[in-house]
Amino acid sequence: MQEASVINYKETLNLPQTAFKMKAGAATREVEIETHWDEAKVYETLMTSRNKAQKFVLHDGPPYLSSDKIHIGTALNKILKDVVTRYKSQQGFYTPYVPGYDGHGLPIENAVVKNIKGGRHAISEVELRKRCREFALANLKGQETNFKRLGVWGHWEKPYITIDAEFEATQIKVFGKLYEKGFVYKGLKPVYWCPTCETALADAEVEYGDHASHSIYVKFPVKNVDKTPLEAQFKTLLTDASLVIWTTTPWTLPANLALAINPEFTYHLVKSRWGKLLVAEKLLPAFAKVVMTPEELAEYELIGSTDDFEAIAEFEGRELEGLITRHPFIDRESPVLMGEHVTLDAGTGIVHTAPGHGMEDYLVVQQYNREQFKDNPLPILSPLDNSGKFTEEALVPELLGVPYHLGNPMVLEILRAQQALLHDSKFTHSYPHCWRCHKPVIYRATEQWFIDIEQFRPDSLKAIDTVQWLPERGRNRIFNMVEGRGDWCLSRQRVWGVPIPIFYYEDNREVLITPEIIAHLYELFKVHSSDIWWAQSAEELLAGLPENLKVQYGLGQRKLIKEMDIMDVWFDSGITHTAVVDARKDELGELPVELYLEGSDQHRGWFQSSLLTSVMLYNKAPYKSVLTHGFVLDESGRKMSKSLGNVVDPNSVIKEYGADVLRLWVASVDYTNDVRIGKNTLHQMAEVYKKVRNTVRFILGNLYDFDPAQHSVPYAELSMLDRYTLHRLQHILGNITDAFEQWEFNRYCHEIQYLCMADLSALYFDVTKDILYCDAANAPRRRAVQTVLYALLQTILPVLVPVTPHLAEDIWLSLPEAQKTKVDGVAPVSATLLPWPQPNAQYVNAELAQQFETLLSVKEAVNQALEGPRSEGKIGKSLEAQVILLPEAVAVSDLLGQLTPSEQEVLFNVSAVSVATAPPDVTPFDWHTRVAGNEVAVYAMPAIHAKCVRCWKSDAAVGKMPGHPEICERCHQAVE
RNA sequence: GGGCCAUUAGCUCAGUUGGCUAGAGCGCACCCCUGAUAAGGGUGAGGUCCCGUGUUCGAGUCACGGAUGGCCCA
Repeated sequence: MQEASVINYKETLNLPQTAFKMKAGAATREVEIETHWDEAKVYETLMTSRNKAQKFVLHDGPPYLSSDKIHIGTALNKILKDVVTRYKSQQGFYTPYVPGYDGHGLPIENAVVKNIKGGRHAISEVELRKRCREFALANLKGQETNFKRLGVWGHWEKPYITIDAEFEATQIKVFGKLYEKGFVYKGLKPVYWCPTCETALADAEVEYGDHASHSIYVKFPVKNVDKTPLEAQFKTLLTDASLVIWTTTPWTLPANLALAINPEFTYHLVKSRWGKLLVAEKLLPAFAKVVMTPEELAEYELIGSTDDFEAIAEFEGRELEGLITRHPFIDRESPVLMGEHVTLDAGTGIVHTAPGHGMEDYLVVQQYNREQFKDNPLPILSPLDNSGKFTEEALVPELLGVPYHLGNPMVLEILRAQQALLHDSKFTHSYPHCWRCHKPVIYRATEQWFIDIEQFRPDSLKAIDTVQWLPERGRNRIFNMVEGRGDWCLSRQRVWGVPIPIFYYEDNREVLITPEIIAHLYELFKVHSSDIWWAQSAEELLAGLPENLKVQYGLGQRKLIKEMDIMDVWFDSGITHTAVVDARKDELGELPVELYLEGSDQHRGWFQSSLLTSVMLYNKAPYKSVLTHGFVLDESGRKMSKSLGNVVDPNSVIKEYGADVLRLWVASVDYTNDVRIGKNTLHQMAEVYKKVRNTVRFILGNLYDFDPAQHSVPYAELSMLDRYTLHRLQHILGNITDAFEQWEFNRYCHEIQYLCMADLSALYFDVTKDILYCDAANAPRRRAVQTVLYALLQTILPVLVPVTPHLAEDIWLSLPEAQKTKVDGVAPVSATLLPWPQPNAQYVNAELAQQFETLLSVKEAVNQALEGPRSEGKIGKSLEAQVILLPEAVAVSDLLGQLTPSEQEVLFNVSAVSVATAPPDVTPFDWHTRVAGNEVAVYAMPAIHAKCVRCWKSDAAVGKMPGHPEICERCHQAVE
């Protein structure tokens, strides 16, 4: 006895041993792992070895380089892409990922201008562009570092950037091709214009501030009623009536070309001292108060009409379509158009429409010009020069040369003279001002280059239906947009971009653009980038053309000037299918590529610009499928904003939890809708990460003495529980694979979680610990469990790769060589090179699974029963208990009979199990508990035999072992 | 203001063609263990399925209306 107690039995156990740390230490460990990937050239090696395999190309949409930081939304996007390419790569595809960046555009230009002392005109355009380029490239470095730290793999050595000389050259070529095909035309479109700075302004460059404007009501007499759908009597009523408009910009009246009416509103024709007037019913009272004298108001109230006026007739807005009015002071017709944009907020419900001076006016006129006015379109009239002075086009001689704002009182005079002015007052409202000079800006139509959508709209719509849109609703979204969109305005009055490669003869503004010139510019741009457009004059740019062409174009005789507008950045990124994919055909294959994956806002943006340009060039969509994700909101579903203080910064998440936790979050949410993130969410993901990590750690720790080549146990010799666990593994592998194929990563997350928490930690590991630790190292049933653990590892490790590549690598690097999966006979340098596990049909056993469902419900009953003695302090851990089972169904007793007593003890994790056929006499135990249900009754009580000090199980043999009086027979064998 | 979408336990998600006493994992509470140990096990409490109104024998599931939030437009 004395002798025995000297023995430290703990040292005779097979306790877990592993160098794999419980804590990730992600902040440093992940960086080490990324360094390993870089040094081992993992991505490059894979690409080289796979270049014969079937391609799966996910083409990256380029983020803006206006900052070196990345947002959580960008992180979501890049991680999703990475999960996709990693998974597909494991499935054996050749999956190149070329990261892209959008380096042109206003945000960059403005950010640079902000830092120029003395404003943008203090430096040359060439210099400004140089700084923009430097700024963009510096930001690229920053973003790249951030993307790589997310664990995103790809062709970082050679990303694509829209400011690359070659990219820009291709863009010139593409523009030339579209011009040649007749898709490009020059038109007029209103833009914000600052007459003081004499420049166009982007939306982002106007600031709103108070401004005192006129508020005037003007009569437009009816000229022609023939084309209205009205009955004759109503036509007659209208012939000598007038429509009343309200405007705050009298100076735009010379540019009036139409009136707009809302087809849904009701309009009243009323008598007044100005004759018969037409005004929206709902606005009549307000209109009356403004334009009538108190006496008149009183009089009308006496008349007792429903409104302040005496209504003669009422019309639905739509009945007035086709009505033609006369301009109050210019000999011109002003037709009535139907417009949904007409509101009842203010005015008369009839809107003065000057398409050259307002965006909504422009759009409604464009709409009519495409349809009803196709044969006789309205012009986009904008009779002001660059400095805001009236031109001849205004058709009012006294306004010629007058600045627009001084034109206001003059127009009022003219209206008065024509007796067309019903009312004039001043009022203050919010009005756009120039961000630089802070003076009010105007809308002014300028010449711009457009793409004529009509020519290929039907083809585009057809192309949309060749694409798989995920989620499906995306199809309708983009279809409706393309179906209803207007022409694409390509021109931007900026500096930082690719120029519209057009020359004009200075004498008559005739356009010069030919395939030869485009080819020449292509070569120039390829060498010098688009910078050369600003560095050289038109003559210099064309100096290299062959002599015969120079003669043909009249160079040297007629002076040429360059177009100075640049292209819309959506055109830049829209043609990446050509400037990137087609240009790297060897690497990226033929168009269309497999997948575009962006936020759902890109239905209007990149998906569309890519589609339209691709249809124009190739008459097909550039992608086979389009997958979209929603936006990232805070934990309560609000948009993130600095002012709310609810912004989640990906870098701080990585610092606190590591990139894999962030990636796990990405995988856990249903990204097809908007997703939420916050402290709580991240903390929870960290818990999941830890659980997975510890599950693997348990496996590694218990495989320290296992060599699969020597110790593996054949399937037939595995216990029922072992085989069930393999079945579960297989089942979950199937679900996971299916989830990845559908891009439903949240299902993957749930499956992995369930496997680790329920199947393994709470069940298999918990009950096999006794075997692993206490059996002799080489005991068959211990080797069997290790065989299962090894099978688990071989499947779990590779499936961790797409979402948590750092974790997978960390595991891989701590594996002994003998346990590493071999690919072509060699263990790969990185876990990320492991193939996706193949399903193993041998492990699938539906019958066994069904049987186990029942056994597990018995286990559940046992657990419930054990709570009885435990709550009374009679037992602690389950091993201190024994149970008597009384099956209430034949199936249950049959099943229990299939397990040996020792297997029963293992499954229920107790010291003894007996299966009774009749209720036992439990009187000696006043602490028994019986749990009904589960088709079994369970009687739980403390084990009666002495406890083995080695394995902590109570057993009748304790005390009978020679030389080891404190241990049981199994332990005795293990020790001896 | 228009188009599209979402809303099931504190969190992340399941809920097939209407049959649910609405599930899972986490988190939480309580208990146990101390040989996976800044780990592990067990039990349990949590839900007017956003709100109305319909259709139906029966609605988380279908229809209509509304609220809130999001994206895109105006």
